[in-house]
Amino acid sequence: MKIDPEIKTLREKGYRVTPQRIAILEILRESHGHVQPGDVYQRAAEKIPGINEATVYRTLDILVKEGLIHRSYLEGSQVAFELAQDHHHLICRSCGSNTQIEHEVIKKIYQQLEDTTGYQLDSSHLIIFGLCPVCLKQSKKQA
Amino acid sequence: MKIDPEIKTLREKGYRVTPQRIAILEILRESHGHVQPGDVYQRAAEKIPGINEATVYRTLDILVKEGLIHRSYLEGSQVAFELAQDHHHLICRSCGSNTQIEHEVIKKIYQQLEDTTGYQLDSSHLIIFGLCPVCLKQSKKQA
DNA sequence: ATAATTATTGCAATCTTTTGCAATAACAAA
DNA sequence: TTTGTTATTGCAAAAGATTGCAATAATTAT
Repeated sequence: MKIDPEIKTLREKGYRVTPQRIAILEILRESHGHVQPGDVYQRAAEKIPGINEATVYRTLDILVKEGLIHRSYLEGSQVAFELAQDHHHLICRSCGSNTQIEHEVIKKIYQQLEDTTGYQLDSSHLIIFGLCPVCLKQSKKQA
Repeated sequence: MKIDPEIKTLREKGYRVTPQRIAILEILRESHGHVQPGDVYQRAAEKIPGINEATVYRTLDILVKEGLIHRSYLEGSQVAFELAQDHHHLICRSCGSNTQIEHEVIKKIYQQLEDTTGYQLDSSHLIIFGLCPVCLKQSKKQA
């Protein structure tokens, strides 16, 4: 149960630090990339026997709300989560494959949007949908 | 049962045109903005008594896959759909409020991303998460 | 250290979404 | 128009996600 910076942030925001929350954050941290709620629950149950699914969902909601993790919708309707990091995704709405984009590429547009709207944007969670090169080819065949 | 362009597109792609699909598309078209699956089902049931929830979900999936509508996650974990249009959204991950952005603003970045990745991006479905001015203020108070 | 306060948890019931399968209906060809 | 082919539907069961509430445990103050 090592204390990571995310836990510290939670405490500072007035949340209570529970073994369940620590475990869930550890899991997000260990699994580089995306994890689905079911997986989080299963792996959390190994660390904290008896932990409940509702707790997992509620914790994930909090972590999203506080910007510590991101909800992703990589494959169609499947929901997944990942630790907030400094990159973005292109997602193919047909096959679900995805490509990372570094923040540097779109930094300027972010600045401009923040200036004009007053929002503070998550610099690590842009999701752009479209068709990947493969699906694009196929859809052209059909049409 | 008027034929809209979306129906035409579906047929051209090899899908069968059923009363259920026509009705669902009509509903999306009538409701300017976002609709949740449950609403779509309810309103579809008025037009087509006996229509099944599974059909609604499956149809929405198809429409997303073909790029005719977009999945949105405006309020936390709530899923909604809207007809594909030429605008984007900033979404507050804390309160769920959202702001539209015209495509013109980010046109250049799109072109650049398409060139470097080979994707064909949906020019009307960019979702950027962050904190809206109101929630931003509050979060600063707490911290 | 101990007690008081209250956010968080687990439980159970509910609601939402997904999936396999047989019956049906849309489309293409005769 | 009629027939054949097969995608699509409705059904029913299962899986996934959400919510109210009483019990529990993390924190604050004593």
